[in-house]
Amino acid sequence: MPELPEVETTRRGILPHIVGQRVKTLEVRQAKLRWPVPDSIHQVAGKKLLDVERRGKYLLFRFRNGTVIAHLGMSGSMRITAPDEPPGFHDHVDMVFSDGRRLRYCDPRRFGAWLWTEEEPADHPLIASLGPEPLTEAFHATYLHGKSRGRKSSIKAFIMDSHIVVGVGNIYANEALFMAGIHPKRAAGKVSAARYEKLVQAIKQVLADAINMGGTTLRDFVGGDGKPGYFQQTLRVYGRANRPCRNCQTPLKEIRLGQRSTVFCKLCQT
DNA sequence: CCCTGAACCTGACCGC
DNA sequence: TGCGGTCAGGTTCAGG
Repeated sequence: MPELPEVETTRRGILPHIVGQRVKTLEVRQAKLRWPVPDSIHQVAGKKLLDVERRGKYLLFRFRNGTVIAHLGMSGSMRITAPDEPPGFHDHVDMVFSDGRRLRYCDPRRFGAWLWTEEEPADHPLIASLGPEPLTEAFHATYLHGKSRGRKSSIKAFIMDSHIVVGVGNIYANEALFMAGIHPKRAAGKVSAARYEKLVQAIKQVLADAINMGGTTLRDFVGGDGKPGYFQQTLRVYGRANRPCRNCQTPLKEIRLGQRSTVFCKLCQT
């Protein structure tokens, strides 16, 4: 489900309801996620939630004695539930607060994660190797161009690699490449500096726009406040195979690139 | 180091 | 109605 805008929308939706509150218990109904949920995570019991941060698509729940590192995978979502709302079949984890409200994690495919670390999360192996945040100044054309030299893999796979830049998933990779006029199969090492300039701007814009609109609505996405996102209607290419290009009316083409659906305009993207 | 494909898992949908 | 195949927003990992 979630790309960076959905994760950020989730963070903003849940944060005001839970920051500053004390955790009563963590209820784990299904521990078999991307990795097993570690027993050590129950150290959150009795601790006050200091902040909810985001790094890439990871959500970081900070406590005095450590951090819960959560990921929504392909199909995860989080929302605040009332104390008496019974969990559904795929509601695998509840963070129960002292006032009885619950942060409830639902994830049908179980590709998500709930982990615990006592070290600074930036030093955790999953976080330490991540590339820059796309919406910060650390992500710029010179950086991306420099990283791409000598690379033969496709530009699309390149920008979707979280070690290069975080937060560009399949939807927004398709969108950004269309906006920048770059063919998704083009070798990353053969894209000019000028085109990286356009691409970086496109990535920043498409992600910022999506966040401002509350995340993309795809199948069942709902934000932390339970409200759906409204960005889907503005998608330019993703999910629009065979439909007319919004620039030139040519039917959009769909191919598979690295096992992922890739939609583009064969005239506008070169 | 770089690149590709498999793996993790469930549910929705499509054609027969 | 049922069955098999395909596809879905992510990421790590193994192997070449």
